[in-house]
Amino acid sequence: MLEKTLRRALERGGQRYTEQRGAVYEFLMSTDSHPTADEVFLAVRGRIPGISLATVYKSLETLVGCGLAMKLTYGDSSARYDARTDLHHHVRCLSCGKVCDVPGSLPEREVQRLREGADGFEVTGYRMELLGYCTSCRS
Amino acid sequence: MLEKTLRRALERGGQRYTEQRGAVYEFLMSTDSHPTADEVFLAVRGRIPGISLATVYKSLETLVGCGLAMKLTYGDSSARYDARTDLHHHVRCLSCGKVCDVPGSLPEREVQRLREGADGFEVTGYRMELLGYCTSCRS
DNA sequence: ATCCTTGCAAAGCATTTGCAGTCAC
DNA sequence: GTGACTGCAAATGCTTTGCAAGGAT
Repeated sequence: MLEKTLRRALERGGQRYTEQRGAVYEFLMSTDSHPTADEVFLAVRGRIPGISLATVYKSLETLVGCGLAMKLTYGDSSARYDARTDLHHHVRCLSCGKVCDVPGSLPEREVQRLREGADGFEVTGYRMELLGYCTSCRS
Repeated sequence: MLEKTLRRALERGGQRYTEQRGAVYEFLMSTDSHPTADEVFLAVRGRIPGISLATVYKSLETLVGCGLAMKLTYGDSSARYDARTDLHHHVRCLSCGKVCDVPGSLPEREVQRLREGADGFEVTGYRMELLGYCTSCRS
């Protein structure tokens, strides 16, 4: 169950479970819309009317720190958050900023080939996203 | 020669050649350090002492609009600019933010495979970057 | 009881904008 | 001469921070 997972991950880092963090995590797990911090704020406020945007930001960073969420910082505008932790990529609409999941991954062999060109760097990962236009923005 | 290239690209969009745009473009072509807008500003101020940061921002966006530069907006902090227009990727230091070029590209076949998973999107391109730690940040 | 977390308001930073004066064509 | 561009300063948008009050263990 979600709360248990969160409690365990938080304890590992000496942090505490709170209603606010619980609500943020549950909302993030319940959607695949890759919400911005503000969208999380608006959604969670339905359950915890007094929550502040600053708390949402702090909670999201805490989740990222625990490995329970990813921060998607491609793109120019605001960051988006994703609670899917398995390997996958994204496609972003250049017009409205919407982000969707793209299943599948690049072959390790190809990533390795690029990695060899990164002289002097200790490469620990990579990020890739497709760019284009979503259905509604094309019309 | 650089100025001619710039003039031609600007004219195509009904825009004018100025000393400021010339200096920004020349600086960007002369370096492979993927500078931020502020770094461009500091460098160009040596040649045009009165230039403003706002003008640098506007000039950079103009260059991007003309296809003479790329904006690298991965990462959390400030955007970086690159006048290399051939296909290549980047590696970014997670500690200091430094960006270096990585030669080579992904096989079209692999990109195509991913693209098929982007339902409803008209995919026009992609971006990928390696992440890791540079020599100085590892010590 | 301790120390972490919250909410508020203020600060921070990168970037953009409005506008009067200036410049390119 | 006309419309585009510059420089300044103020504004914007997203995110972070300082701090007193409240909450988790």
